Amino acid sequence: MAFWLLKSEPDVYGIADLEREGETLWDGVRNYQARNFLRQMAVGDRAFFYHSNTKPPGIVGLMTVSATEQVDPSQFDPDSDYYDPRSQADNPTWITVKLIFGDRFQPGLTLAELRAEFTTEDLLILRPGNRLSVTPVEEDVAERLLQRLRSPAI
DNA sequence: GCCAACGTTGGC
DNA sequence: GCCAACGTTGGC
Repeated sequence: MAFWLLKSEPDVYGIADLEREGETLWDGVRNYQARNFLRQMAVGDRAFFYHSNTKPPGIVGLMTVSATEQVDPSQFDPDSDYYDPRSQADNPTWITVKLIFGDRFQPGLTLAELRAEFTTEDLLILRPGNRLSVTPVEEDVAERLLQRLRSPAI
């Protein structure tokens, strides 16, 4: 079982939405490197839910991969912000996963806390200028994150 | 294949 | 709103 970190803007889709819906298709990823990570995911993998472009940004939840190799339907929807006219139905460019709600952490771990307690080698999202919305997390780092998320006080 | 211009991401 | 970082595009 592997661990991942997935970013989303809560104004677009947040942990509260997933908690309410129970399961979601992680659509809208339009970056090849992120797509390649999505394709490496296996059912049962865990993913940290990270809120970006909000105050404060940070890890707010935990998810479990429930289905892999899902065709992202928004690539074929001309009305979607994620429409990709170059993608062909018989060879879709954008493949993603389904995830089920696992946990919601309040208050979670803010980016400032992550920076204070983890290194840029621990977490790719801490690298300056990082924009990847899907990144792998090493197991030892994931365990430290989980321990920290479940016991807010150090 | 190079690279400048441009658009997007996302923290601050 | 600003700006740094990075990906993509397109001319050559």
